[in-house]
Amino acid sequence: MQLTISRNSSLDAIFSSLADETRRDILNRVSKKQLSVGEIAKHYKLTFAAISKHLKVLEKASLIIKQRRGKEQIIRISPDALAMANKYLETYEQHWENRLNNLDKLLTGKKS
Amino acid sequence: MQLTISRNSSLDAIFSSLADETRRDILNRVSKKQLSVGEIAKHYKLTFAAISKHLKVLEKASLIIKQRRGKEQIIRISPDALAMANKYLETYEQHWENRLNNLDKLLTGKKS
DNA sequence: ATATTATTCAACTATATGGTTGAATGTAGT
DNA sequence: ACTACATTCAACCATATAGTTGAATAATAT
Repeated sequence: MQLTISRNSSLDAIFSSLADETRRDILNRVSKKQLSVGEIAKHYKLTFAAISKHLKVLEKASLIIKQRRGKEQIIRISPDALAMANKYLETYEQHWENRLNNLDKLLTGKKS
Repeated sequence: MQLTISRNSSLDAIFSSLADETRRDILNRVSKKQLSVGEIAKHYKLTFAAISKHLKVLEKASLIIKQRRGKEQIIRISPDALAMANKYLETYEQHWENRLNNLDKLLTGKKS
């Protein structure tokens, strides 16, 4: 089960999306409750257009799903991309835990 | 145990570091074995200086640790920042699992 | 059809990023 | 002190990103 890293533009999109505080904050909001673009925008001092752009970035990374409902666009979180990012990071955590465990064993072994 | 998202420049640095394929690849390499800058650089068609810059980005995000050994600088992975990113993403995964579970319960309940 | 509300697009600006080349620094060996 | 090797710095260029403003589109209500 090897993790292929080469040329993974999804990860590029996901991580660069998450590299912005406003976008992380938006993600946090919509993870709790689906919201229209306007409802999201009113929490920030940015212009409506700026928020719209941020949403576009998040959508492109498949972190959110946009769906029209009447005049409004309803935004909700999409789990897939986050799961992907999570999977990616877990690999390293796992690796590190293994190294620490081995070190621990080594030290414990030497002591007795 | 609330996750504070506001103004978290560490997360900015971590995620924007991870948003680049070369840097993810470097991280992958040094997670397996500590390497000098030169040993890392020779695997890419980029210039030495470019790799040096990427390493600087990773170091600033606390994703790697740089340590001089003789003429060389030895690079190894640092677990802390990755753990932080992981923690961040887990929050959302957890949230989503909860929603799916609830949906499942709801559907199961209706069926009987 | 017109107006109102919600959102996006286009054009533009400023700054950040990723790359290059060539000079500069740090360390070790002679 | 001189040379060689490993790495970084400085200056520069091209492209991407985050923001703005004002016009354009989309859906609903009158």
